Amino acid sequence: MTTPAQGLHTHVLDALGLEIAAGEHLPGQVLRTDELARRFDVSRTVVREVIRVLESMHLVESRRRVGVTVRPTEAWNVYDPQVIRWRLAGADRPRQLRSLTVLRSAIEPVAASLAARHATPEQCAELTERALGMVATSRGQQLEGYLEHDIAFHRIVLNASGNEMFARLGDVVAEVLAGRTHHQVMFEDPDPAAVTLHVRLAEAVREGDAAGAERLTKEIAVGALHELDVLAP
Amino acid sequence: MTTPAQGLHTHVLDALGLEIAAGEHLPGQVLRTDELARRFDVSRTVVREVIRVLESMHLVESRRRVGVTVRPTEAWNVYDPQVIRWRLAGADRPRQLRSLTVLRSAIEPVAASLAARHATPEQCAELTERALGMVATSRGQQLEGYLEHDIAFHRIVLNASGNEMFARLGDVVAEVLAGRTHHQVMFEDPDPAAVTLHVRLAEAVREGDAAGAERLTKEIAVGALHELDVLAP
DNA sequence: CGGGAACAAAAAGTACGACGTTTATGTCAC
DNA sequence: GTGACATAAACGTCGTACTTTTTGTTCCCG
Repeated sequence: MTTPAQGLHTHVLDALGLEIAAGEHLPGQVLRTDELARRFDVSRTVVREVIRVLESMHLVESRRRVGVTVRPTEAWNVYDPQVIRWRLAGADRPRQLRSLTVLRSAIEPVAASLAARHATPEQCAELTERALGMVATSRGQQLEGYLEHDIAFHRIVLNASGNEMFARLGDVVAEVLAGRTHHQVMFEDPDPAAVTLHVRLAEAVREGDAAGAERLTKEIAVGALHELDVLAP
Repeated sequence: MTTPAQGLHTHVLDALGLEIAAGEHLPGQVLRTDELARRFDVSRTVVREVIRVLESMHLVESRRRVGVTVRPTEAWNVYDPQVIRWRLAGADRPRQLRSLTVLRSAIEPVAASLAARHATPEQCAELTERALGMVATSRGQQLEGYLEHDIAFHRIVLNASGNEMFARLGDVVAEVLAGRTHHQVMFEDPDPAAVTLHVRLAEAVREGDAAGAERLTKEIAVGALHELDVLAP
């Protein structure tokens, strides 16, 4: 599952980012650039570019004479989709999944409420389509198909909210949903109640029922949180 | 207000980031590394590191044979505090301020509700202290002092929520509050109603009144949105 | 014996030049 | 007109040399 090296830089960045996100280098630990260069068998130039990117994500801090020191988790840019991906691939996936789901529970109801007011007819149509797609794939081990519709559904709601910050959370939600499907024990079909809620949410948005959309989204969020409690105590 | 160039890299990054965030380079426009190197009078090495960082923020995309192309706004990592700062310094500050305030209105009530449940005695004490500080500085043109207390107050609530994603939004909230104070016409003292709400919010958190804390925070958010509507139509 | 100033070393920061790699684009033949 | 091929433009990578900052150490003076 490693990145297919579409450039040396990408490969090293991904490897180092994963290591740090996984906690393999404790905060305060120092890495030296030429050491890394040797280790990955690349030039110091490439390493320095990687370090700069990691630094912009606040994963590390580079200081002269001392080296590249790993920063504590509290400093990280945890909203960076790249960082999220690295963390979800690591050891503290459960905690990460939980805090992201709580974030969703705060954002998505408000986004749905706004979407009910601002959604274009096209968005409403696609939303309904996706909801129906979820129904169609909700039985018979079609988890991948279901996931695709689910992601698209939530992305449409976030986009339709008309708020840029909400819209850009689509990638995060996609990561969460994908993580839930792929890495949790999910032999069974999705919860029928959740499927129904999505259908009703599509209706509420189409009818411009802001309060209803908000309430339904909250229910979906509660369900997701509950699911986490049951599967990952 | 430009960064005092604690390194060539930082200077160029800040300059270019500002330009792009301000829309001086339209999406699709290409920049060439040699050209930039000449323009800023630095080596191509430095420029490439800057480009890499900008690329990690999805502000630009670097492709062989074509150059560094500016990406559309929808692709940007709008949660990156650095990007937020650049955008707040640019032309679409009003829109940016508005979408961030809407984001706050979604996050902070939930965070306050969680804070009411999880806040430690120390956090409660400091919260009360900050609320009193806001009262003390709410009259007589002590805007800077008020701002400091306000920022600290909201930061504590976000931290006390116990959710990492919420906590990391403290920087964003700080930028919004600072932007509001510094760049809007704010001759007058803060709204007394808002001050009162903060005091009551501190009480609610201290008493573990989750519902009350959520409601009060919503009121604060509504006030902030209203203020935006009045001052920046 | 203690403290401060000069000094030395270590590591990142910067520069430069050369070469490799990809890929858009235009040309030429069919 | 279409397809293969050559070309060149831009980024990608490398190695080396030099600069700057920080830090630790040593040594001299009080």
